[in-house]
Amino acid sequence: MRADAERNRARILDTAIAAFAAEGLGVSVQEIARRAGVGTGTVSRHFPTKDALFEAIVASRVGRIVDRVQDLAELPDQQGAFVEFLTILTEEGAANVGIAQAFAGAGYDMDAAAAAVGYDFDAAMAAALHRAQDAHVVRADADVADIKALMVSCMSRGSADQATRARMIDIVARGLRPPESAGG
Amino acid sequence: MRADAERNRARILDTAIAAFAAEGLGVSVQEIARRAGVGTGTVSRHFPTKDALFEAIVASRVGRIVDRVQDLAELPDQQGAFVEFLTILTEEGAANVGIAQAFAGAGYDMDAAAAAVGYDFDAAMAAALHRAQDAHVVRADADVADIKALMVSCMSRGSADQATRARMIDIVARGLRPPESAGG
DNA sequence: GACTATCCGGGATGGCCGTCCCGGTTGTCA
DNA sequence: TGACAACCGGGACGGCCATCCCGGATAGTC
Repeated sequence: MRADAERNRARILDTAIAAFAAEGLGVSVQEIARRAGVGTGTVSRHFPTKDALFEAIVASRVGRIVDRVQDLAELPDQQGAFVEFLTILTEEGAANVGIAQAFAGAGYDMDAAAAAVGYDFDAAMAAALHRAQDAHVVRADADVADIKALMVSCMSRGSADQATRARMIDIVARGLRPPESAGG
Repeated sequence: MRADAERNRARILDTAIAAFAAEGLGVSVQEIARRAGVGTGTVSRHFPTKDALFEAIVASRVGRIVDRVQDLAELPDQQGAFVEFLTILTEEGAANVGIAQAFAGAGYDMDAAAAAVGYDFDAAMAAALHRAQDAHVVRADADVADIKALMVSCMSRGSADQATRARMIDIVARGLRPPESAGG
């Protein structure tokens, strides 16, 4: 691979990741080319489809998310661990509009993109949920799709202040508690 | 207005409402024209923009929603009334993909469209929330935007079975309870 | 310093969309 | 029944998009 080709590829990748993170997946390929200072042909040669660019943003974030979620298994306090799990997802979505949109299912398959870069996002979510359920911190009838749907709500308040996001997480976490446990 | 013109207008309106309800706001104007058995020009003459068609779907539903929500003020059991409020929104969204998308903010301003047909959707939501908060059924720090965001989650499970939707409502309703109240 | 495989730029292409317009038709009323 | 205004159909237009392609430039090598 020629040096200039590799340089351009890196510039396009960085530009795409930044654009998708800041403005979402609606940014056009031409706009990314313009911002990267290259032609549209150069983009589509390195990344034949927009999905390939989308994978870039997933790859840049999902690994970190999965790792952080898996680390929570070590914590002794599973109640705190589950809240932290919700917080991680919410804050990642708030910090990255593209991630939030992908999470909400805006035309891209996040699980597939994660799998393409070697991560099983769905399994990580399921594991975190089941840990919380085994510790009787989350009601047994909740499933992964419930969590995903609720996370979309939290992420959608990403542009609001931090207190709002924390409140949303608190609402969701309380709602997911086993019915028999007392509130507070 | 000529009789055939009025006939066509009604056919287009019915077709648009049905299409948006069943498949969402992504259905093209040309497709609506095709299904209504008219030309695209006929559609755009009666409804100059797609927003005008979108207003049709809002008008066909939002009035009923607002009325049902306002009726809840009469109920003596405000805990039950609030759950019913969540249920109304969820079921309406589940039954109408277009409403759910508009609620999620898919490029259309639902409040503006509601206002155009004489309903103040936002005020109705705020009133329902405040009633619940005055009755100490919902935590005082929740705001209308929180409720809207959480409703998007519930509506997004609209294609799932009724038990799933009920579970989502239960999760949200519990999460919104005042922190000091006991669970169960 | 020249040669060639590689890569670049950006216009071309095709698809989908909403909106506009005009030639032909039809409903309405005298 | 005739004539005209209102209306219809669907193609035209312009915009936006992702993707493809080719003439020209350039990096790497001998």
